[in-house]
Amino acid sequence: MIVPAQALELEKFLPYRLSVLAQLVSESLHDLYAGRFGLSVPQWRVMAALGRFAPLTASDVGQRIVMDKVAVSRAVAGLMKRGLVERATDLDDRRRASLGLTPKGRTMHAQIVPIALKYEAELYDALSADERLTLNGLCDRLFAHAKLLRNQA
Amino acid sequence: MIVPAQALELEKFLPYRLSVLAQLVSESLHDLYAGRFGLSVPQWRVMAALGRFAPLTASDVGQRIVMDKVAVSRAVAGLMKRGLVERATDLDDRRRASLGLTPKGRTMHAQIVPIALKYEAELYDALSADERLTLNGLCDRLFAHAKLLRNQA
DNA sequence: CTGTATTAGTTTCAAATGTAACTATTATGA
DNA sequence: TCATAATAGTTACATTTGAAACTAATACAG
Repeated sequence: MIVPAQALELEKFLPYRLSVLAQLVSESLHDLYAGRFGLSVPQWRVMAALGRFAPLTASDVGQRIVMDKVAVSRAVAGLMKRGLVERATDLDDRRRASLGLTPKGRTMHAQIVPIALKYEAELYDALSADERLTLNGLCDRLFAHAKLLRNQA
Repeated sequence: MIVPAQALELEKFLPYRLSVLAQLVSESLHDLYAGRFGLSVPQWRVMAALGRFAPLTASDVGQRIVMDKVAVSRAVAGLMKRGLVERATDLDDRRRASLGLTPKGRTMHAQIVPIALKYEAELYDALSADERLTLNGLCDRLFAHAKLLRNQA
């Protein structure tokens, strides 16, 4: 088999393209809530997880939103200091603690969710309904495959 | 119009999904060259830009690979210290300087490119040829649209 | 010309992040 | 039962990153 001369054009290189797209989208969204609510991306993600699925332990949160335990711990510390999240030590296993939003946290969560969904909807305006499904399917498969490759290596 | 109760499930939220996918892919790739060649992601990106398009000024590099000038400056400083990149001040405008790979840099670049392309190819194995085109098209349109939204805001 | 604005790029300082070590608690196995 | 291992989460330290201030050179307006 003849191997063509290989060239790498970063602009067409999938890992690079995904990275640039994700960064743009993530920053745009962050701009929408960071100023008003003073949350970092990890803090917002933790709140989103708790807003939907509380009570969760810190590990649960980490698993759910693919964030390592140090990042979760730090985000939670910041959120607790601001009275947005509360913690209750599990009496059966005192290493663990359930986390949840406080009323104040729930209020903030309820304010941010529509902003986030509105941004997502605006983003999706670029695509037809079919294309949205297609994109999500392709992303899912890519993600699963990338995880596979990573575990093999 | 009836507005349904809004809920946000991070796992299905496009900005979040893109971010997690891009991070996984980016880290997987980084693992393939970081150890052996000791490059950070920004350093590798600068080398990739120069390997393909040198000579470029630092600003050119930044525009091409969507990296701010501080990041470019730092990546270049590191690469020059290791003798992978060289700089030549533009005599007509002494604020500028052309950047290019040294022979050593070209050698390293030539070793990394096949690794990167191989990873991309493996990643693409998850998709058919058609799906690859589709994905790229959808990403392009999302990116363009996200930039538009950002500039409006 | 000449003072002001722009542009290219670097440096500085603070904040964010990653890795590894650490504490506290529970599980396990000889 | 008691020593060892494993788990949940935090802390400490080094590195990276980001924002703003800064230097140096050029452009431009009066």
